[in-house]
Amino acid sequence: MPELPEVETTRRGIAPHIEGQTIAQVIVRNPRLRWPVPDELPSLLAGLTIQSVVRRAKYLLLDCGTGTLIMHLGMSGSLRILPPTQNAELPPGKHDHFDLILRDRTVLRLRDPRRFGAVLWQTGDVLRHPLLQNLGPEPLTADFDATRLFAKTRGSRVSIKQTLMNHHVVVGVGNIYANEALFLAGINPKIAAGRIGMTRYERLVQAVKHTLQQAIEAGGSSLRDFVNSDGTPGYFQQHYWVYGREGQRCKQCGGIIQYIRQGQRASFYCPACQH
DNA sequence: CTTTTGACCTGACAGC
DNA sequence: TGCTGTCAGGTCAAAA
Repeated sequence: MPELPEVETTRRGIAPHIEGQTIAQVIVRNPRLRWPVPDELPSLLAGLTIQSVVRRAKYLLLDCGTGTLIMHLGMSGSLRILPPTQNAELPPGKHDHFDLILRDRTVLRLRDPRRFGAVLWQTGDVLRHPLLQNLGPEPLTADFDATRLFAKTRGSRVSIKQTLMNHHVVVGVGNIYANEALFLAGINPKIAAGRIGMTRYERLVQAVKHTLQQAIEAGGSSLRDFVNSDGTPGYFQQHYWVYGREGQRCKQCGGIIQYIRQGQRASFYCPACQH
C-alpha cells in the first residue's frame, strides 16, 4: 500500500482531474470498508463541487464546501481516473467498491481488495473528525523537528522503529520508510526512543524528510498493487537500502541485512551500520 | 497512563 | 491440482 509518498502521488495525480468539478453521481458497490460507507453519501454528495484535494497524513480530503469527503487507501487501496473521453464506461472490477462520477463524466474509482480503506464524510471542519484531530505533525513540515521529537520521547521504552510509525509522534511514516530512514540515520531499530539523544534525533529527522521527499519525487515506490491515477501500474524500480533485503549484503558496508519482527511488523537493518 | 496484542480482509506465494 | 500456512503497504480498539 500506499505510504505517504504514494498517497501524495495519488493526490497530485487526481487533483487536476477533479478539482473545480461538480459531482453528478456516486456509486457505492460495496459499503463494507474499514467502516461502512455512509448510506446517505450518494444523496449528500450529488450536486456538490470539489473545491480542493488535500492530504493530511495518509488521508485524502476532498473539500466539497459544506463538508469534506475523507478517503483512506488502507493497505491495498488505489484510486484511478477514468477520463470521460475513453473509459467512463469501463466495467468495474471485483474490488472497485466506489465511484465518484463528475459532471463531465470523469470517474474517480476506488479499488481496495483488502477493504482496509475508508470513505467517510465530515460536515464543517474536517480536522475535527475523530480520525484526524489527534494526529501528530506532518513529516515534511517544520513542525516535525528534532527538538519536539526529543521532548516527546523522554521516558519512552518503545523502540524507535515503532515510535516512528506512531502517528501521535509523526504521521505518514509507514513500515518501508521507517526502515529506510533508520538505516540512513545509522540507528538500530530496536533502541528505545527515550534513550536517543538530540544529535541522533537531528540525523533521524533529516533522514525521514529525505527518504519521503525522494520517494515522492520518484513518483511513489513499487507497491505490488498500487495503480497510478492514470491507470498505469505504479511500479518504480525503487532501490531500498534495507527493506525486503534480509540475508543480502548491505550496500554500504557489505555486511548481511538482518530481519526481525517488531510489533508484528517486519524490520530490516544492518547491524554494522546501525547502532 | 503506557505498551502490547488482536482484529479487520483478500491475494500471492511456498511447501506438501 | 489443490490444500494449508504465512505474509503483505495500515491503524483502531481492546487487553494487559
